[in-house]
Amino acid sequence: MSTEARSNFLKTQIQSDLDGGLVEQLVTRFPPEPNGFLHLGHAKSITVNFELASRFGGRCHLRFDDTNPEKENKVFIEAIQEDVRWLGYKWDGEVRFASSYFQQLYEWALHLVEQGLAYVCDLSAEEARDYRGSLTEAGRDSPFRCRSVDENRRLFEGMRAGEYAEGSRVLRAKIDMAAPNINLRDPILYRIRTAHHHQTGGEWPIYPTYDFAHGQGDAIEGITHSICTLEFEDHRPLYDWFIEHLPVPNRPRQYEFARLNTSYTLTSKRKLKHLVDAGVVTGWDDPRMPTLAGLRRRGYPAGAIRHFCEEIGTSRSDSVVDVAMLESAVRNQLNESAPRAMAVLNPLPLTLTNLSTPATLSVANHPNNEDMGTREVPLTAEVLIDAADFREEANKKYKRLVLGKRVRLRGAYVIEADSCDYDATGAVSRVYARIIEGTLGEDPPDGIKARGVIHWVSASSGVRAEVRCYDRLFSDPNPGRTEDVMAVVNPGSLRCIEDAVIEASLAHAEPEQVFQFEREGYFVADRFDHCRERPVFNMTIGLRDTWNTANA
RNA sequence: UGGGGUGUCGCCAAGUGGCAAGGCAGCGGGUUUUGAUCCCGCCAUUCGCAGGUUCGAAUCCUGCCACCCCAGCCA
Repeated sequence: MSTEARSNFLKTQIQSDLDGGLVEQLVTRFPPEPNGFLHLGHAKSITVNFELASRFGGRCHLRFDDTNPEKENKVFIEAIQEDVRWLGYKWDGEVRFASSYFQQLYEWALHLVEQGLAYVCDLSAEEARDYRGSLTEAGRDSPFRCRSVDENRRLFEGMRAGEYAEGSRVLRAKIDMAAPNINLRDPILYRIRTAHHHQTGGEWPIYPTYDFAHGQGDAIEGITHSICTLEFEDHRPLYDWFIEHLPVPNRPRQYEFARLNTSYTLTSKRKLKHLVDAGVVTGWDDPRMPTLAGLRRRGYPAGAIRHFCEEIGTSRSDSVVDVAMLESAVRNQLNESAPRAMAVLNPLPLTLTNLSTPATLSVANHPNNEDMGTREVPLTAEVLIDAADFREEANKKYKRLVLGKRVRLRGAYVIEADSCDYDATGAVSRVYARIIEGTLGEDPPDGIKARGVIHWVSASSGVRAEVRCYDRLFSDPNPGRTEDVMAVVNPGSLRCIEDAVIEASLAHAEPEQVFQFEREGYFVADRFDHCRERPVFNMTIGLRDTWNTANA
């Protein structure tokens, strides 16, 4: 069964709502608070909402849940939109803001006051906490719970007019202080805040809480299925309570799914910020970060992230997805889309003693896709190979260059190593080898085959480049478990190679273009630092390697 | 100890009373000018546990167990 056809509880629910005529057209929404950068977990939510809309011929909105001015920022509003676009989704209509509904929300709050379903409470935050009771004990009614409708109206209007100090009063729904569900113990609808709001400026001295704004915002927009994560499950009765007691134009319903957890990654804003502040990473878009900006800079294709989110399914059970699944999706897509090229990360000079004149070879850009064409690669007497690809002697399992043995230079000739030089430390500093004539595109005429294939770059035409190789940021499969982030960061998560040599064509890469450096992995030209004069590549991910692991 | 959830292969996850999909990982083998890709094969007699209903149960009932979420004027 393909992932396309696989069902999940949301698809089943939506299909039945559509079939039963409960809703005419599916309308979903992605509702981030603009208080930080989007990460992998958000990608899951975005994918769920947009893919469902697309699958069922519906629409998906982008709405900023901007009800708490103190934590929000315009910078995030821009960044989030760019991330959603980059992921490949287009929201229906203009971007929306919960803050656009402040007037309507205020009027609805007044409506509850008039109905005797909301009251102004003067308890301090600490007192309110005390009155709320505990998980096992019922709460107690606030002494302000019995204020008259007139008094509540006057007080709430006073709040709106900015007559009271921050924290001095709140508007609460009058539900049930003994409810086993704590969310129903007279939840707060409005609090007084003097902070400047990025959208409404100083227009409002009071701000609705998430609970009062979210469902009503959904109703205003005609959202049919309000999909959120499991921790909001206990809020659903409250969500429904507002919808039932307010003259809203629509009746949206809330559904919850399990948030995405991925092994070896962290999505805690607080902890990630610590890494940024401590300089462990270069910023929120560091290629090792689980932010969408980071994954993008790492070279992870948006399509691979989308595919990953689809592939892991959507359920209600808490789980931790193996990051290997994400990596698999990335390799899968890149294997198809990335042109091949050669780059030597740890150069070792090799002299082709019998190559009298330089040659130009035509090399395929993709082994299984002719449409990707060919490129010209110069072969000169001086080439560079990777130091790991030569040994003076080795057993049969070593399928690379060995003294007296043969190997093929990728896309070129079979060569045989004759001798080598050493440096002062005794390390091999140069290899001398001979081209076996008649081996361009052919096996050796004498029947002695090469033991393997190695990549190379012409020493004279190759270009020096900076290559940043990454490993997982955390050494612990569950880094979120530990409070001390520093204790679980992988000290070797970045290996910066300053003197790698890439084939000349690679210097012309556009930023964000991904290549497969043959036999090494996938590498992306850095979005910000790469330029022709000073090429910089980030390792997106290595090739699957069944040899190193087995012989480690 | 109150309320709300979740338990199907190492990791995800279909399955909605008729005889355990698929993906990832892993393990064999084949092809290969990337130790890649690709291809073929293997990988849950059993669905948290214990009872019960039924010709038949992962699916229904009962009881237990484990784990997750909730006491912000955050979202």
